[in-house]
Amino acid sequence: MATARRERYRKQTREEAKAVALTQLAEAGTAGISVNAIAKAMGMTGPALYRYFTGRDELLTELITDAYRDLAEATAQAVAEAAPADRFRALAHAIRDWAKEQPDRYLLIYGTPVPSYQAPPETTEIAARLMRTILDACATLDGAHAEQPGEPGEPVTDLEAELARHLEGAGPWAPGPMSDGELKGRALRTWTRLHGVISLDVQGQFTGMGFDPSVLFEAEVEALIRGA
Amino acid sequence: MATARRERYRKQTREEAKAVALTQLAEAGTAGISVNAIAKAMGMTGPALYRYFTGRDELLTELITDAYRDLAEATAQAVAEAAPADRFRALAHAIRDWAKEQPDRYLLIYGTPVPSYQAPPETTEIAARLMRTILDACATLDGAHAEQPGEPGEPVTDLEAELARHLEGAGPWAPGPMSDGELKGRALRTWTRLHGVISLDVQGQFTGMGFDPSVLFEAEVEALIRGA
DNA sequence: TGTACATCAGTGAACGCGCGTTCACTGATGTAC
DNA sequence: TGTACATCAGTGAACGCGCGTTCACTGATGTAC
Repeated sequence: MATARRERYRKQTREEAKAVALTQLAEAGTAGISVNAIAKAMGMTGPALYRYFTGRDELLTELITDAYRDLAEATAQAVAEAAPADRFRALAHAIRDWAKEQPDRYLLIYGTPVPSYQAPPETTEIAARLMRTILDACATLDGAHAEQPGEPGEPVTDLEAELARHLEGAGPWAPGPMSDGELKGRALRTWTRLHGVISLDVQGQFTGMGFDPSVLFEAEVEALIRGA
Repeated sequence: MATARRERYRKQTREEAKAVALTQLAEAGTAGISVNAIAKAMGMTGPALYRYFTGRDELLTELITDAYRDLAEATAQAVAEAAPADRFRALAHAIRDWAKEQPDRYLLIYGTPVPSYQAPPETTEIAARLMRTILDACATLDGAHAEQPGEPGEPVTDLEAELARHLEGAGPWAPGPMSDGELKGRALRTWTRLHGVISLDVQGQFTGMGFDPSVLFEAEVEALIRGA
């Protein structure tokens, strides 16, 4: 099958187009991603790209799902490679490192949604994969906060308990056996808290405030581990 | 001075233009804000708007500084009106309520930055005003977490202590007498944690997960009050 | 190995569109005497 | 109160630009016999 060469070339061209699109994303945001400009940067004319993508929307969709998958995989791998005791830290740093290395891609998926753009259902599924990794990492923390008052693993606040009850059996985002509400609450709050620091950092909201965001991040991670 | 009428009309027209711009922002994002389209919606031709704004950039800048100021004022007022014991909750809910009521404006200032857009220095100043309100609200919490192990008000983790040291005397964003590092750490983490829940909520990242974001928010606020 | 045909990559012209911004101009609204 | 002038609001035409997308077409690369 000599047609395999063509296949390979197709894939290669698609990847190159997406790579160029990412540089445009970095320079001018989502709105700056232009089919014609991508083609020109690749040394070809605009319409040629329509051999590889049905249109701009498909290209955008691909960028988004790629980013979701990439982040999910990088995180899952980092967690898997870490010793059980370090899994939670590995999770936190994997997400932050990925975001800091490619801020535009992080904001592409967790930033302001592209207006009038409908994410394909596939997206939700991949996003759930990251959630699953967070859940797993949180599970390694159980019993680790024995220094807390009350029973270890017990919610400290009434509202924390309510959140746990509220989350019992919620969503399809926590497949597997370990789907009790408290764990989900932990995972959810881990997500929101990591995202809080990471997103503000990546958006440059800390610039000019005279401190190192990574110190803030470390403190937040340790607080999470402490079960707070 | 009959010229006052003209002045008033000018101001009114500017406000109307900004209002229309906000609806465009909601519908098509930052990129969808168009001078010509705004003018048309107001029943006039494109160039007419150049009597009121030097260009698109000034309009955008105005939208952004307005949003910063609006949020800062709404929050400051809510905190001021609350009883001392409720100040922190008032702060948290003021920010969230504002964001939920006008998600696009929240994302305009705390979402993905507009590419190639340089925020005026004035912006930082107004943003610091909100930070100041957060600091004040955090100050009301001191000693409120006596149920914690260790001295009340003392950092529990090594990294929390390090963050506090790191923030001693940091930035011009904490004017006034109460500028010790621990308080700033608190304020900073209050900000990032509230933002984490609010931004993901406002961006619709929780949709389809089968839970009520406000329950999560309440739990997070109580956890912050507890000093966690 | 050679020829006839099918598939695919890429071109160039053209489509309609909306954008931000400028410019010379018309009318209306204000001010000064 | 009335007239002469200045200021301002808004128009309409025009600028150059880049966008996404279609279409008919040329060449190259593959396949089948």
